[in-house]
Amino acid sequence: MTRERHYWLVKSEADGFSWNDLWKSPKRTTFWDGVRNYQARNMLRDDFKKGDLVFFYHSNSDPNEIVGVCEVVREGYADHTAFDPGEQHFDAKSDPDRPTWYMVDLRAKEAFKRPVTLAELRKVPGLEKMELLRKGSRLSVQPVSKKEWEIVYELGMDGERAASPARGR
DNA sequence: GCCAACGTTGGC
DNA sequence: GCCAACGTTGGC
Repeated sequence: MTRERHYWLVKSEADGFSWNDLWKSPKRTTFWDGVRNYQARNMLRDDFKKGDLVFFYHSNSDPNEIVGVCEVVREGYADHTAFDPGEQHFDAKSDPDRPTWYMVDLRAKEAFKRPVTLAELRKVPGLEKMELLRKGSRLSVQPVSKKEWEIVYELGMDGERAASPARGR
């Protein structure tokens, strides 16, 4: 059974685990641990499939922006950090035999030529329904429609259309 | 730092 | 089952 590729977005704080941290990881790959929200858990456990593509978004950052594209390289499995009392996201209620929390493995695929900020996304026609832009949206794992994906990807990969002056560094 | 929106917990 | 209190997320 083949399935069309699905598209997603995950949030991370730039001064927590940034795109750059992922890029420097072995094989540019990490396990996406620490998700402790049931809606997000369900997507990681049931809906993330190998080959799906994922926007990497910096939240609580300055500026907030989408910075690159990852690929799902391993599908949902138990988030072992929930079992370890030393871990920040330890959860005594998660039983290794019947895990409450799940994670996937993500590999950085492609850095955007230029990050696309939240402020810019809000102005782009066609993204009105994007989950990221919904008022009060807090989901750290969320679906992105194919149309939304194409619009945002285009912006990130089209240096010419930079809405703001070239950024330093 | 502020605060709105949201999810979870627990008393009833 | 309802809902107030609380903790967290995350934009500004």
